Amino acid sequence: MNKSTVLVIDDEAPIQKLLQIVLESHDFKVIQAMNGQEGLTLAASHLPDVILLDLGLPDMSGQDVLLQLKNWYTKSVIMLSVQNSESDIVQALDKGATDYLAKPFRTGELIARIRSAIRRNASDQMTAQWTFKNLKIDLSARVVWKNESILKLTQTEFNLLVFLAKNEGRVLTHQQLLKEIWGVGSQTETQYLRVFVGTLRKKIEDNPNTPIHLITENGVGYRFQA
Amino acid sequence: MNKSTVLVIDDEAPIQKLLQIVLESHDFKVIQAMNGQEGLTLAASHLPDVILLDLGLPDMSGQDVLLQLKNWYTKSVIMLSVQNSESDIVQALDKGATDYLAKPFRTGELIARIRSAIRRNASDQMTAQWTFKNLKIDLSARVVWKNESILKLTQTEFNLLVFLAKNEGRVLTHQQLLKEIWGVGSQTETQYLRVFVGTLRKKIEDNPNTPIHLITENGVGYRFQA
DNA sequence: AAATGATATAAAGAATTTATAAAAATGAGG
DNA sequence: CCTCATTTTTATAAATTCTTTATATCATTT
Repeated sequence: MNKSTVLVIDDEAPIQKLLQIVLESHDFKVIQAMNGQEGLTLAASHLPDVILLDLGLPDMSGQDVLLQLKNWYTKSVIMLSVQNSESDIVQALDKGATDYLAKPFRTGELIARIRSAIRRNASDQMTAQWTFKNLKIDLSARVVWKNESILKLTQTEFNLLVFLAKNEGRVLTHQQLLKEIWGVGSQTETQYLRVFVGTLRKKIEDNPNTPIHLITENGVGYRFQA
Repeated sequence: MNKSTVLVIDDEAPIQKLLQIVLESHDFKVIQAMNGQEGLTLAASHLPDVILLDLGLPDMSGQDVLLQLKNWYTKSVIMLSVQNSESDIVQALDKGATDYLAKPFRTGELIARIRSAIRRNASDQMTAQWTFKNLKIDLSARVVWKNESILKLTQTEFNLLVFLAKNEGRVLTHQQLLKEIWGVGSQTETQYLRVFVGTLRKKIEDNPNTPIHLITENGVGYRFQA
């Protein structure tokens, strides 16, 4: 099997060095760009499987790089950001970033996110069945199983669960969720989400107050994980 | 009534053991093959009603087994696969597999899918007799038994019940049901459905107000379960 | 530790969907 | 033409789901 290629766009040399060592030790091919312009060029010439994009670049903002990338690049973009830049992250995710990682990051988590992003490239759509531990979603039958029994979900609950599960491992912002489930007119009704995430957790989680599947990403949105 | 025969083609001994126990306890006759070649031989000699075929076999790929089977075997083939092999699954369905199940599977679902696969066997349609708990549907005689007595169903009631039972375990939308039973012109007449589901429940359910077979899926449609 | 903002939960009211009964229409068989 | 079983309508009651409000809990920052 071919190595997957990761393009890292970041102006901090120590971070670049660290990422190179970590990624290569996990059998990724690494390409490095020290600024936004170089990043865009290398992305076009090498078509990496994943791009790690720092939000604070010297020549242009990470947000602008992301916008330009999104014109033609269809694979995953993971944002890197310092802490306390929540609004930047949400903005980036709303613009179509796949995921984000706050610096400093644990390497285990970094690798996990990259793998999950690559997996999504390969099989973006069109499986009608997912299994997550004791939970099974059968899209073609429109049925959700927990252990050996069928869960009774309302339409909204089902739609929400499917959208989250379809994007397993990835953060979805409040905006993205609201837009998908309730339509563009309801993107400010964050409370809807809280209510329905609550009822969903009661049904799919063994311990609804310590959820293992439907995770809150404070200030950003929710994430579904296996 | 004769037991249905299931041929399991899988090289993993624990899976074989599990399937044998589960299937025999549900009154199926089980034949086992540990590789593709043996599977093809046993399929030809025993003509099973359903074949469970693992995608990853030691001697030849499940896809090739499926291709060879399809030359002469007309009954249902259910593919078994580990997760994350969506492209394999799509390929298998393209080649004519009836259904697929991702490992690990819940036994309840497995049984449901095998039953529904048997029901779909074209050659069985002539003498088809489906049994769900205390309910027996005889397609050729157009007769439905509940416990030991014959139910008197009208044409529409019978058609509706058969269509639902044929799709046991999956939700059928109002649209699908109306289109099938009343034709494309009546797809907005949801009230027809409510009336007939009501009369059907009175006849087939022990407690029509807490149905166990004919389940309402609010806002979507109805589902038949055994 | 207090204050702030974000999230969770419960519960009421509104809106929609479903169930049931019963009346009107249809149509086949005598 | 009449009768009876069946289907189609109509009306209304019951159940469910969605939205909204209120309050409690939790996380983060000072």
